[in-house]
Amino acid sequence: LDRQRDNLLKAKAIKPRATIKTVAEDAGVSVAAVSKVLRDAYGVSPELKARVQASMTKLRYRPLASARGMRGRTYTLGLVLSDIRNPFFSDILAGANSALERTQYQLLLGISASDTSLEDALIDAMIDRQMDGIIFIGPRLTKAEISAVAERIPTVIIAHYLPDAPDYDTVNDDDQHGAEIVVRHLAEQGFRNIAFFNLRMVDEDRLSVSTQREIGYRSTMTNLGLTRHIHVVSSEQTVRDIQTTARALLTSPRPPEAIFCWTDYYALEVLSVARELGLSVPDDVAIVGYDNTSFCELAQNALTSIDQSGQVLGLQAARLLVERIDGRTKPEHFVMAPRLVVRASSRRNPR
Amino acid sequence: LDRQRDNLLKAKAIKPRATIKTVAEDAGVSVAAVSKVLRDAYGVSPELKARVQASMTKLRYRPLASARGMRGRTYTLGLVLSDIRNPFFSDILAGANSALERTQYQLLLGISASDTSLEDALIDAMIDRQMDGIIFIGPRLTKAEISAVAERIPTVIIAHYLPDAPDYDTVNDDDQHGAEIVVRHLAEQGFRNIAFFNLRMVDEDRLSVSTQREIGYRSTMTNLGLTRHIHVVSSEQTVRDIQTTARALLTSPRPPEAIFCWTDYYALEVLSVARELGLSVPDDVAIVGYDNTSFCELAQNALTSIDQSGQVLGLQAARLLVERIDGRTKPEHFVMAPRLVVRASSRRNPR
DNA sequence: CTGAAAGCGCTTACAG
DNA sequence: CTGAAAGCGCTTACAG
Repeated sequence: LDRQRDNLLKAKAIKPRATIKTVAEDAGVSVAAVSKVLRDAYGVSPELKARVQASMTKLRYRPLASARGMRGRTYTLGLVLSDIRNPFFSDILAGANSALERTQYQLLLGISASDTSLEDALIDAMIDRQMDGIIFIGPRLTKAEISAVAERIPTVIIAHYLPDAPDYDTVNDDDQHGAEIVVRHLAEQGFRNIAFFNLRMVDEDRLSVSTQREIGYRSTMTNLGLTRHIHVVSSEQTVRDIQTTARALLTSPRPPEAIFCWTDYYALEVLSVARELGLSVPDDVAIVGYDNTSFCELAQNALTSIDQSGQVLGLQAARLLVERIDGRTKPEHFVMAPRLVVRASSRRNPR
Repeated sequence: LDRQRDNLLKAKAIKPRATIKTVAEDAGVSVAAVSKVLRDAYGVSPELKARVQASMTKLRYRPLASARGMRGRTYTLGLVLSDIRNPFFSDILAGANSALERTQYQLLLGISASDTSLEDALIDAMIDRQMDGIIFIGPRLTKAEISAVAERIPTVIIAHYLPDAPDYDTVNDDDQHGAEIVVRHLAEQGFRNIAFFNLRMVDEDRLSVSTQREIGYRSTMTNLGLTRHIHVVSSEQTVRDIQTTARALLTSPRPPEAIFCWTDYYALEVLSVARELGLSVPDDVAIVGYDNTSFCELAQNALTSIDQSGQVLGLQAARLLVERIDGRTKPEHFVMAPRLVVRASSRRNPR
């Protein structure tokens, strides 16, 4: 290998990458001193620091994450995602990236397809690659599984209801309250027969945001005296299944006056099916989503939704994770207030 | 640190991770032998191999990527993406992941926001983390910049027209031909005044897929005797700008009979704006996209598009990258045939 | 404040 | 076929 590299260097005339040793020699200091400057560690004189920094710049030195990882950190954070299609994730990602912008940390995403066993494999792969920490978005792991991960690596969970998790941080909006706001809004607009369209999960998970929203829906319906109108349908997260379920709901003998969908992604499909059936929104059926993703604003959609600022959630998650890597052990549970954004899809014309 | 870890181990009773040394001791062989089994390297007897594998399983041994990276490979591949919102990327990703499923390689994504300087930073971060190779999707880098990267790390480019790149592989569909198919289809349906809606780039890049599609559009229009109808508009990749441009185009004094959009993402917005303006599709204006993403199928959209199978592109890219890491130096340029999928958005009723 | 030295967990040429 | 040993580029206690 060494010889191979030497040949390559000669053949292509590539300058070998500067190492900490090169920098130390250039600056006339020890390797340990360079390492301290690199980590901004305690106990280096300003003069030495300046000299080392000059050499680093001059030699375009960049530390190798693997080598750092052998003793310390890799300065790499993992983000585990199950589906990149949901536009809400894009907001979260932007927030997390912005939080890390001026740091040495780099966020890398792993996408696990729908399979749970692949999610496990991905987590292992990230631990093997010595991520300094992991962020999960809406994980399909059980509480015990999350704790097992958190025991091995600093962990932050976005969008999963775990308000008293002791070993990791969580970042959420108040999903029960968000659902309450939606139902109250629809009731105020005069809708009574309000259905909830949920995500179907293999094992029902009380802690998932979708279930939390359903809980909020049910309790608010009850509080408003609409118990007999409670109606929950669910489908898996595929375009096909969502459409089939929406069509069945809308063509049933007594279709709902309003449909509250657990996420915009579903609501946009429902909107599409409703129009396909020749229904007018919101006159024949009102539709509300959750997440206030950018597609809600399109004039064609004009979808009422709950804003929970993915940007803020992502930013908070990245911050909390870095704090935890830096040694915090007391868990923090950030909860953001949901905010209703009313658009045409649920606004009844004044009569 | 070592003491800290010891304390942690005692306190939490976490078993320390098995290392190659532990495995070697357990199997009663040398560390070098274990390493060979790990890499399936030449020169180990079946007996020794079986013994080592038994110990690895028993101890749940997983090699540490950093340590491997210090001398050899990290078995990590980087995928550089500028925008996760485009649903086409999700197909590519699924394809790449499936190609790597039974290998030791793990794909990790880096998302660079719209900024080019961030793309550079991301590439550096990936090289610092010793990715064994990088895949780019539709990079905004110049040919020289790509070559500079390919000099340092095995590289495969998806969706960028570089048919004679000497130092890296490319994976594409034939974009000029795809555009030709679209224009011929529209002409056959009786449309004459066919506009092309392109991506606006800061520096026009002849090699981008969008420009390639424009080239195909222009030449086919000319070949069909429709030169005087050639009309190209462009916008940046934001919902707002796409909408504004679409609205201007559709409300102009002499609006096009058909709009061919460089990608579905744009076409879906144009569709939305057309409906908002009360136009009927395809009677008032036909709309065609590119990529045949899952949203095209929605009944509400029924968008005609070019299928170039993101799955296949992703799979090919991952395969080519692994081959290249394994030593292939002769470049391969995979080109896939585009295929038109006609839907209601461009189908004229028979008269 | 500064540096010499050990060591992280692997791979690799080399010797046997 | 098998193994001892050097070494990858860092960080960290420790000594000065």
